[in-house]
Amino acid sequence: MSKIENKILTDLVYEKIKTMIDDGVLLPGSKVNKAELAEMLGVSQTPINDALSRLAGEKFIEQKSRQGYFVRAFSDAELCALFEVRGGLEGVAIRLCAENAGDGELRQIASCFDGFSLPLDEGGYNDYIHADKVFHEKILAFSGNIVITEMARTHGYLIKSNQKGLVRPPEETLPEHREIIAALLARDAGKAQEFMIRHHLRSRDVFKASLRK
Amino acid sequence: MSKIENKILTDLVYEKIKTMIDDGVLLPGSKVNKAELAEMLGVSQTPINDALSRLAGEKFIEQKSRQGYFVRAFSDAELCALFEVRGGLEGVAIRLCAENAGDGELRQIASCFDGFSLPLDEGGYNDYIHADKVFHEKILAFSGNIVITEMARTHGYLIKSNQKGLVRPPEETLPEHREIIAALLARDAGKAQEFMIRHHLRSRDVFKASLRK
DNA sequence: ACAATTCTTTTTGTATACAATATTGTCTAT
DNA sequence: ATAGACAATATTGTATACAAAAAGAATTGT
Repeated sequence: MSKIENKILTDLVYEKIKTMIDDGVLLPGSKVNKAELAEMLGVSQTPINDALSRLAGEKFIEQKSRQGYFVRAFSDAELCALFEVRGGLEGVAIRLCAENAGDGELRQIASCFDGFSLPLDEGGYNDYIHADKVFHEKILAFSGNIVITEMARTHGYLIKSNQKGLVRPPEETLPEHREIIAALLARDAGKAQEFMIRHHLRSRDVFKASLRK
Repeated sequence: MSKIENKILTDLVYEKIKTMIDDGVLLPGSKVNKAELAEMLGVSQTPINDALSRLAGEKFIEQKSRQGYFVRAFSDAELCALFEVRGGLEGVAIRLCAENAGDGELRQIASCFDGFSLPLDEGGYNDYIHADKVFHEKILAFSGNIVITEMARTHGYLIKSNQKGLVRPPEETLPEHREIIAALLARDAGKAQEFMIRHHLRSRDVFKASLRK
């Protein structure tokens, strides 16, 4: 049974704007002109306002008093903080996986990096980026924690941290991923969590170091 | 120099509604009548709409298609998930404290439960609730992670978890708090984090168990 | 040439109006 | 009495209008 189409205009506008941000049509820091956007999408300013307010609540958009709405630009400090947040959240997530997920689900997570070996062959880099994304997403999904998955889906925070591509080469991260997977398959929740958080904190350190030069 | 008053009506309405939810004037699950609210606050429906949309983004409010806005009611499953999220977030937070916070800050955190001894004397229970709140807030603040503190401030998720009061008696939680503090003062980041997450997961288990009867 | 000031233009933030939809209440037939 | 059909009412979601504020352009004075 397919869902009956009964969407609200605001929701459609909301989705559209979010996509525009993701796709780089609207750039971080840039101003969002309500009138212009309204005309582009063929709607009045009201649903635009509602959608932008919702996005402001989700930290995708920032509202400056009497100056309008702007696409949120994350500072370097915030991007650093984001790595720590991901470490915390994905840390519990994998702990929960180790404790509660089914064997089949664990196998799905474990198999994400099957077929990768260092050094990567040509074209392997893009595959690796994708595998990395799937790996972390599956962990959130199989954690069984509905709040974490919801946060990852809606909130700007987590999406933004992938914005600049990988901060570290596969040579560094693949062994770490394998380490996490080993602990997970052994159902060692504490170890899996510890490895996961270290994984993200190392990324943070590398990112931080890359700023100084 | 005190900040110049240049607030937008939407912001004031937003704050007001948030307070009304916190104070129980608007009850979880109940419908929010825009016209009524607009009249109560003496503004038009437009700023009400904007504020409600923002709150929807922060998960304080839920918008049901063509039925209006409702105060978000968290399910038991979500409340459980919330304990896990807090564990993850406060887990990294205390790790960061152990790694980076100054000695003075550590001492502030450590001193939260000074003067408490079991069994608590009369009136001690309410003091303990307050101390518990301050303890966890200080950890977030001194972690130096601006995203976590921002999330705690704005998002419905975290605030909600304190909604039903303490799930466990001080007899159980005070030793755990002391354990966390000891690890923190020893600057043992990994241990402090592990204790913190276990602290929250135990609360989750007790909460979950309390549902079955 | 450049700074300060005034005048325009643009764009926001808010109010109001109204059509579409959901909800409630009433009536009728079984 | 109960269930269903229909009408009345209440509320939403959206559009439009406009005053006030900010940004930008033109003008003046130094």
